[in-house]
Amino acid sequence: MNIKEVAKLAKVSTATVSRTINGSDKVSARTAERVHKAIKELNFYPNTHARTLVSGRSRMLGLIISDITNPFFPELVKHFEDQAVQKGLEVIIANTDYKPKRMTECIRRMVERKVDGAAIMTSEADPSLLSELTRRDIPMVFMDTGTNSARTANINIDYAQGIQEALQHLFSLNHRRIAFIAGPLNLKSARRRLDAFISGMESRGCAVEPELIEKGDHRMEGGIAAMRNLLRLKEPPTAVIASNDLTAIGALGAIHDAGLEVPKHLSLVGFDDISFAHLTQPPLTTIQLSRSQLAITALAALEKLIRKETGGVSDYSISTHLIMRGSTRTL
Amino acid sequence: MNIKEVAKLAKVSTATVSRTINGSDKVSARTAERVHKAIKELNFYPNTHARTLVSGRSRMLGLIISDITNPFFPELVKHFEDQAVQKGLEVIIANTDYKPKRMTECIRRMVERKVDGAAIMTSEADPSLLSELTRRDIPMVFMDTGTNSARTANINIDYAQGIQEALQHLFSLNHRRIAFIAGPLNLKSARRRLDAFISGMESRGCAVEPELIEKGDHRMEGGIAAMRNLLRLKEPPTAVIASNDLTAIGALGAIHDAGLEVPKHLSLVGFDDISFAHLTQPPLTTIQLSRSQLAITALAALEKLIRKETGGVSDYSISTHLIMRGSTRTL
DNA sequence: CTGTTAGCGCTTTCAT
DNA sequence: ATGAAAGCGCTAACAG
Repeated sequence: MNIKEVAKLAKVSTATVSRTINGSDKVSARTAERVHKAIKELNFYPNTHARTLVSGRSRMLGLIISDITNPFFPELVKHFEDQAVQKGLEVIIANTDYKPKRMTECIRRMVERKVDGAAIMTSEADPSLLSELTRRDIPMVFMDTGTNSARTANINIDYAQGIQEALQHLFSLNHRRIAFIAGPLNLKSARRRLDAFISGMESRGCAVEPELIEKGDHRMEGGIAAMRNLLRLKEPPTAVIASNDLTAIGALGAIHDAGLEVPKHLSLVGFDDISFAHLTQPPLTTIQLSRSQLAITALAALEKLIRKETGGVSDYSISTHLIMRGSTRTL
Repeated sequence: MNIKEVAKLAKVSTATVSRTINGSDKVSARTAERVHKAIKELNFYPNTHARTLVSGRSRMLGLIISDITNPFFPELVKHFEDQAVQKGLEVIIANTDYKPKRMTECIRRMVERKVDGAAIMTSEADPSLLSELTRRDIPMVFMDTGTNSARTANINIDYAQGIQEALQHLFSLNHRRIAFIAGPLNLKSARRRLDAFISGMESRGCAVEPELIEKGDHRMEGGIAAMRNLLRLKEPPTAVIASNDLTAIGALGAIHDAGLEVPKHLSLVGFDDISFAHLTQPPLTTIQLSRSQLAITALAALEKLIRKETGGVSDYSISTHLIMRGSTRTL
């Protein structure tokens, strides 16, 4: 069943059916009605592949993320998809599994399926890998990178803001010996958070001792290991900021295992505000990075790029803020 | 850039290029090599939409789930996608948000994009809504329903097995007054778990008092509310089984809030074994339902259906098993 | 306002 | 083993 059958039933040409479907105003109301009736009667759905083939626009978007099982991403995916579907766009999701190598495959998929645009929400995006998309003139939105080729937009996340708020909070609680559990340092976003921490401490007149900086992996395992190291210090920190919530949750486990309590013996701050953050024991004080805002911004940016409405600068930014819960306390 | 350019560069016809791409054995090795070289040189990717249009197969699969932010699903999505991509298939994901109403829209998307098959991993699947897919002869795999139309397979999850193991475990720990926090009872899968609990109790000679059955919503909120009710009982339960881990985690919070401890004052068992289950305090004893197994089975079933290899029965089953951690203890 | 028609890029007979 | 050519279902340019 196709547009021809509809045309036959409605006694018009296929062109008129096409026009009606696409909401052209060059169809008389009466004709349009007849066509719509025929469509309903036949239960006709236009073939998107044929449409894509001729129009060159697939109405599909790519969403490349690091790992959907990382609780940070599902919400992002959900909001992005919700928005997209509302606008009649389909979303193709691709996981890189944190491996730059797998990115190549993701790119291939996007090109093959002729996506109208792609949102690259990974931090391991190697610009060189993206040349394929650039070459094919596919618009891209990046989270947090800083690539600046044509038909590209960046969403900059203001990590520093949230970290500043966290430091101010901890300082007001009389903490001075504050440790930081970083993420994988090959990720720009992880480095940014670390940088913000160090400069925030220094601007408050506290040089950070190297032993107070631990490296995690943005997973719980890394948080556990890092926290153990910190607790073994001759002079352990009185407060710890973790590069993400998963790390903080791991750290929390390690603290409990050591027979200590949060926030009684140690204050703890996370990053991301994943949904589990408020149901740890105690509820985690953390820095919120709104996934819905990120998704909405990304989609809006992408649409602008697709419509070639890029009037000059196409950079966006998203702020982060401290959410006070129960894992911090005055010293 | 298209197949014609490749043909020109390789000095063959487009038909030969097509054959080469599709691995036809009717192309001489020497010609094939020339074609491959040309493809590489031009960085050619076949247009999947054109392919779909002519072949009728889109090499896309639909995956309909209830809610990607429910931690049960991401892992399912990941495994399903991993498998699919390995086989050169694309996956379109659709969230129903637990609303049967939104299912209609999901179906439309699947039909429009001409998916080769769909995996319906929701419990709120209303068979009547799926008639559209049936009519268009699109194969479907269901989790846990029991629809039995043509070109359809069911994956039955043996909830009873896991619940039996949990009950046996709790009984061996001398618990007799065991409560159950159910999920939304419009979901077949939730009812199955409840049924398994009740019949398991009865077969052990324990009639279940109505007050020991609470209704949750498979979210944390429901677990909290339900647990509060249970704790208000004149004679509260000594152990609680929750219909899923999210519920159990909510219950855990309510127990802590009431100043009680798990497993000291109360034993608690979850269901699903989501990744967070092992990092609650204490780590949650739960019933594992393997998402990877589910995903792999679903994809295999779908492929069989697509290839029309359905030799008779096309039912599959997946078992569930107790994972003992720290939230249960002898009475 | 409506119809005719030429492709979009590919696969697939049917010839050779 | 290879090529020529007819569409797959739709849109868009052109006529009228």
